[in-house]
Amino acid sequence: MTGPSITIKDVAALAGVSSATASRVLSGNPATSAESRQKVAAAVAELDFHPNAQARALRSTRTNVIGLLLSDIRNPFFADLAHAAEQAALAEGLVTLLGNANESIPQQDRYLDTFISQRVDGVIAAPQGEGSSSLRAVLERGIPTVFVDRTVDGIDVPSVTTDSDSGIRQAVEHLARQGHERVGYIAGPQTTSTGRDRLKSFSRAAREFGLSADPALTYFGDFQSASGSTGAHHLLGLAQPPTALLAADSPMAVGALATLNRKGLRIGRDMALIAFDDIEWFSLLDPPLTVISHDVEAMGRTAVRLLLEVIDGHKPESVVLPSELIVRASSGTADPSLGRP
Amino acid sequence: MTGPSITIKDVAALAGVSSATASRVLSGNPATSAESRQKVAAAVAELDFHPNAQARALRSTRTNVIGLLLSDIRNPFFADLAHAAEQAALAEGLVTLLGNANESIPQQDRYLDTFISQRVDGVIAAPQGEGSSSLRAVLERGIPTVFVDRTVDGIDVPSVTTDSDSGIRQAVEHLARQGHERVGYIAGPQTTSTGRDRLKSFSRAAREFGLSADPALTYFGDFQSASGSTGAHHLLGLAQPPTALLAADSPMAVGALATLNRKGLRIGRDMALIAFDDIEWFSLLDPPLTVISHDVEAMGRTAVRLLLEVIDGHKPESVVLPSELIVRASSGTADPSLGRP
DNA sequence: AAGTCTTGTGGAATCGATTCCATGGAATCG
DNA sequence: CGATTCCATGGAATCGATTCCACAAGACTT
Repeated sequence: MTGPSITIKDVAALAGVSSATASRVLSGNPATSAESRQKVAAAVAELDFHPNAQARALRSTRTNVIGLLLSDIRNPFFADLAHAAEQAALAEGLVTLLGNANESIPQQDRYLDTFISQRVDGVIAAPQGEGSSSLRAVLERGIPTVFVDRTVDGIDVPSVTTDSDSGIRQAVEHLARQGHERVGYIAGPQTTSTGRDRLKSFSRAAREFGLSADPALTYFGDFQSASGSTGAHHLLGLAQPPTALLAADSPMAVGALATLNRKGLRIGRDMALIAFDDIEWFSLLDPPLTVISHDVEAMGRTAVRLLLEVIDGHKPESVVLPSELIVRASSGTADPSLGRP
Repeated sequence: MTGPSITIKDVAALAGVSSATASRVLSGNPATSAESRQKVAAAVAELDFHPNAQARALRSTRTNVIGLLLSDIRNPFFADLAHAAEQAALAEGLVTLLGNANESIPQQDRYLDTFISQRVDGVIAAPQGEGSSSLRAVLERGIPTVFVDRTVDGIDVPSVTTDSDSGIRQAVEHLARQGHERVGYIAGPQTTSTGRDRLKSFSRAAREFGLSADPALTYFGDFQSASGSTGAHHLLGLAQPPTALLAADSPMAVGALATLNRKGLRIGRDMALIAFDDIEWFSLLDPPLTVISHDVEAMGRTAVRLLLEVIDGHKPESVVLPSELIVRASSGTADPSLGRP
């Protein structure tokens, strides 16, 4: 289809130097004269030379590629995270191989194996499940790795996570102050650290602020929107339904919202709703949604920074970013008619 | 950090065959005996061998990597598209290198150069601008390429696009039937084919259904949400403001929505609003948003299918997917008080 | 029974860069 | 001024797979 592609030898020949010198110029090695730098640059421009990344990586064992493993890019939280990480990586000259695990462990492993084969310089992962064999393989090989958003128990890897506890505690306190006693919680999957931590925080705060500890008030979702719908449906159908709902991530909040709308419940009046994760348009809803917000952009940037430190052979401290409640109109006062439309 | 990594020679030695035979087994070459297949497989498993993708690509000139160039992964439309394409590619054994051009031509070129250096097997791009030099370089090198969502005039590459015309025409007709005469249009950037096509469709339909052709009713945005806000603000401030707004993509519709909310305008009553692109939660708004919908998942899948055909040396026909109006409550009847809150 | 065809195999060349090593000339030193 | 360092350079080895080529041994022809 195309002719034989242009190699560094062609560049070297045109510039009148050896390929060793051409290589040194291209990689910014200081042991080059101004004259050869200039001649090589001219030859590169004339031939529109693009060095073969495979050949370079094979010899130098640096690929300038990082692997980013997320669970679902369609979740706006992960889209923002991917965007932030990818832009931060690009600024450091690294390109990003994206893997969507789709909340599926086999698919996660498939991508991790690919990352190993591609000899990526590092991996940023929002992992799930416990001892994934591929995850262990990544670490055994000494591939620099950081966790983002989520961690895995028993695996000691630097991470950037959110302190969900503070935000959730604020949310529960806020609801309690409004007079809510029965708060339904739509939990994330217990195979993820965020799913487990947020549930623990919720339970602890519920106890602290005197909310009902009825286990029926917790529904286990999977962080995807359909489970938010069915969760809300289930909770509203209880003999003693809650007067407020708290969803552990934004897609499940969207699902819950759909159910509430379908049932004709007025949010903030008939039923309070709070979502974990802020999304631009949550404030545009009528009424605007009360949320637990955290800085996703910082999370992505920080993950790249930590990964670079690990690549440089250091062992950086993990970073925990704060979360905070942003009160909007969806979490109004509990009144006696609540929950009984 | 790690010991010398495991190569195919180690596998071959353990299996008691030559590396040539080991390679044949690994790549599924039929010229192998059952016995060596079995022995190599055992050795691979025992050593947890992951072939070096660089070495393989260098020799075979196949990388099994495709480049996906989008403008902004935070736009839900592109997130859905990325997800669909990535999953379809994975099913074919291809992994995806993601590039976010961020609606910036230099960054688009940066990624295209990276794709060339990485010797990707193919490129799926939602391009912008006209003769990007890097885009020309990609095509000159004969790298299989398909366009998705957008095209570039004068570049003959198979593409998957949406027939915006039918949906926009339906939307304009719908608004005209409701009695609207002045419809504000928040256009996309005219450096993109979708921005241009949709504006043309809108103008043509406006003429056909007798809407005002006042050029002040068109505001040029950039497909990002902030420009939707300022666009709506600008249009509402006209001496003769519109009674309905049509936004050329969903982020701009979200921005317009924010402005309408801030001004206290009731959507569907004080001001009609229609968005191009359907997003899950648009139907959850109060009132639910009327949208022009198209099948993003099919677009992603089709792009991968076309790319595979190009890689196989064929020249597939471009695909145009339909769009259609989905009427919800945000596009109500025009009444005399409209536009004068 | 002798020649032709298959089939599986191993040795060695190859892909395109980087990098080790040796070298020659200029610069610096005592 | 001779010895030593420094610098830029080119030749050749190297990274780890794939693939060309030659070859041996068995399966078929006629």
